[in-house]
Amino acid sequence: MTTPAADWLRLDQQICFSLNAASRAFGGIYRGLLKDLGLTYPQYLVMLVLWEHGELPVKKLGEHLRLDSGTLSPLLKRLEAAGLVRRERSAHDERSVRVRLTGEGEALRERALEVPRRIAAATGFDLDEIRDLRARLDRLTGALDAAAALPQDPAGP
Amino acid sequence: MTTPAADWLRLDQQICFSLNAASRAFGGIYRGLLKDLGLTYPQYLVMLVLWEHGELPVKKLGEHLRLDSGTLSPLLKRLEAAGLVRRERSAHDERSVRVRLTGEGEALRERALEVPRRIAAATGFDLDEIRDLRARLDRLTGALDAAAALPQDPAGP
DNA sequence: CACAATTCAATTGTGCACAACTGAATCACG
DNA sequence: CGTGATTCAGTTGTGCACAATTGAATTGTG
Repeated sequence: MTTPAADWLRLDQQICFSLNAASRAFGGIYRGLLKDLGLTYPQYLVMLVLWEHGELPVKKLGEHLRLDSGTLSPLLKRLEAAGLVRRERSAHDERSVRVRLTGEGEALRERALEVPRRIAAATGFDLDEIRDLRARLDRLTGALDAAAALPQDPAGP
Repeated sequence: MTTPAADWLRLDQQICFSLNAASRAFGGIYRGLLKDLGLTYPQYLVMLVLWEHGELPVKKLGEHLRLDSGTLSPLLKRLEAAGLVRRERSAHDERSVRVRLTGEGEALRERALEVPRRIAAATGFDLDEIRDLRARLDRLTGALDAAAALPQDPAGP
């Protein structure tokens, strides 16, 4: 009893629509909460990493966020223009650019502490549900990444 | 026993990272599969809606996809330039532009039928898991949309 | 040491998301 | 009928994602 192609297509539509919708809805919530801080959502993610690690080369920042220099370079320039970070070439390795928080960037952390609670409240999920959803999403991401590494059809022999 | 603010921030980081990562991993898989069809992922979503409904005004297309004219207008121009759709002003309402498939656009459907099966295989999830995840994501989206409609803190009095 | 391969950040170019606005067509109400 | 509000597509401008390329610095190997 094989599933007709049209049903697969319908199901596929549902899951990609759902993921897209959830992602964009999250973006909208963050946009509203971060407007007061003068940050976009991706900029907020960068600041989260910096608040946790203090100072990092662009490369490491990209590994944490799964972003490349094509995205990070202009973003970091804007954060620097806003006075939140500074960028300077590493003395050890002139290829590397180290990004670190300014005093202003550190100070913004206090105002950002409000954000996560409001996000969690907006989801209407409790901590266990969030944890469970995160685990499913991480498993999904892992499977997708693995599949991306094998360009051939994984239905296989 | 209240949760320290730093823990909320950490958890928040996890959930937004996870959702972001899953969304981007999906994008990468679709990119690979759709390259042969000459479509981007958002263009594929538009084509899915058109394959299902045949012909729609831009407004309706936007409602299905949660996209506005600022996104759809240039995207549809590219699909038209690729010969997959045609756009024409409605006779009844000159404000409205109706989008419909060309023969070439219809024909592409056959080649696209391969895509959903490969996507499902790449996730490594079975149908029930996909259905369950979709339900959770839809519930999340609903909660986030509702929260977005109330700009004040939903923690309430 | 010399030189090829690699690493790193930046740049370029394409495409998407979204806010704000424009302008034309339509509708609602007096 | 007329005029003010609304609807619709399009445009503009900002910012992000990603592929491809560049160029400089570093590393590995003979």
